[in-house]
Amino acid sequence: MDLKLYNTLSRSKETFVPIKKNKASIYSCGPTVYNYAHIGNLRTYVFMDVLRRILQYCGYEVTSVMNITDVGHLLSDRDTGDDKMVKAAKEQNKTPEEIAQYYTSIFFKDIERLNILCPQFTPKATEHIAEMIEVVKALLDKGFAYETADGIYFDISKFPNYGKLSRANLEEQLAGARVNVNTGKRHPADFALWKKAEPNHIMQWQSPWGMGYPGWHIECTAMSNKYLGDVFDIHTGGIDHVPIHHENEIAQAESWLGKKAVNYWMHSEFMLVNGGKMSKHLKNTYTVDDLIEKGYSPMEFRYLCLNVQYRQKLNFTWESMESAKMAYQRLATHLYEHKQSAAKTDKKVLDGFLKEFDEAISDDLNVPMAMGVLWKMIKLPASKDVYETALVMDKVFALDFDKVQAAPQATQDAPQEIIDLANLRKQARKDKNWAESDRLRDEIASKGYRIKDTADGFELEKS
RNA sequence: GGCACCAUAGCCAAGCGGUAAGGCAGAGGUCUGCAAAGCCUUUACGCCCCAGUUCAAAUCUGGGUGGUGCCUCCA
Repeated sequence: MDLKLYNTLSRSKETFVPIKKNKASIYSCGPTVYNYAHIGNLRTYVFMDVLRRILQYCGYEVTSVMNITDVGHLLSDRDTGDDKMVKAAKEQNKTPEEIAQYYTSIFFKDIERLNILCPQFTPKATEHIAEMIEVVKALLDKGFAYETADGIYFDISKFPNYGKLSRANLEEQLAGARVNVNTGKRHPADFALWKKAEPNHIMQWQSPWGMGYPGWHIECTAMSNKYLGDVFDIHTGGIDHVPIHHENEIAQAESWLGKKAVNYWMHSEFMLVNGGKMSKHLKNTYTVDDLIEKGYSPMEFRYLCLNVQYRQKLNFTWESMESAKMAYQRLATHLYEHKQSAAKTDKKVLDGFLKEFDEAISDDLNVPMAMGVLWKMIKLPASKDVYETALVMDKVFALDFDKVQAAPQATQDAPQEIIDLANLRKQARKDKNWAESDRLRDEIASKGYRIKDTADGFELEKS
């Protein structure tokens, strides 16, 4: 199967050609663990996951790496301001290690709930300081970097291709940029590889340039190289990383290695809320727990993400979240019916759907279209074969199709009080006492449950 | 101000040269004591506007208009 992927570098879809036959290596920019991951962040990891699953579906043996940034991410890319970890630690009166540990564990819990396969390697920046120092030393030796009073900087004038990923015109971009006299940088876009620490800085390590801490970009180069080698297949991240972080990564990695390090750069678009930007100020940076609190499951959110192609902005609204919830639940109901059926379906028909599915996902991860194929397929008469085929598709969707169960689960979980009322109503209906049965339905509703009459009794649903 | 991306029904969205996928919501029907769920049917004579290329355009080109993002931190 020909897999086409959109490469930000060429701004076009390219046929994926792996470095090693039947193998694929992916490096994904992971979280800076100074806060909870919001649903916008998570969308990017769902994308990372879908990419990995599609590669696996296509038969590739995937090695994936995602960094955990627990030092070095400055508040400003102009190389000024505090380190994010240090700032969060100060604000919460904890050590950076405590901050990192806390948010890292929450992050892993979140991605697990969203069925995002954990990458095989999730290296922490603080555990790879030595590797980073080696890269910085090499860049200094080769003349791509220089030392100033406050750190080591990459000299972008030594890298003529600087800007090739974002296609930004440096001169125009920086025309209005403020010049920071303190850093002693030769060019405003030169970026920090290493920062010298003030004596009281709470995160610092010994280096050839005294005590200090790494710049943000260097970790990705050092760690991707350690775990994936000089050249690897795919580098993913949020689209916001194109202009600075990934541009810098390319500059330092290619200068250091003397060759191209990454073949395919893939970036996922942002999530919007009500058509606008997510921001803490607008209080719309929801977390998975926020969704759960509002009655939406992680799988329903994953379904929502799968409904939009990764290079399109995803407009999150509560209406669309509700829509995803309804759709996902119905999907599960349908699948359960298929699962229970012993009937057969012509294999040719199923193979036809599977072919459509393959074409969709191999066209730059067109998961929304693949989802459309699934919906068409489940409209077939109930059959176990349809269910089995859906399970094949679920290798990519990862929507827990293997766990679908009968809808009335809530009936068994309902408190005894509700069950008793429901039984009273059952009797009233038997007696054709409609006034009483309607009254009991209202009472059950007022206690948070919806009752449905069935042939042999009732079903309860939490409302 | 500079740059980029986008504009498809009430909402979320596929399609990217051959005559509008899918989901949600809505409407009608069926079922039900009445409901709910399910099921069936239905919902854009048109894809922001105006020109142009073409036998053929939502899809290509040019010009508008509008939105979002980046150039400060962001997935």
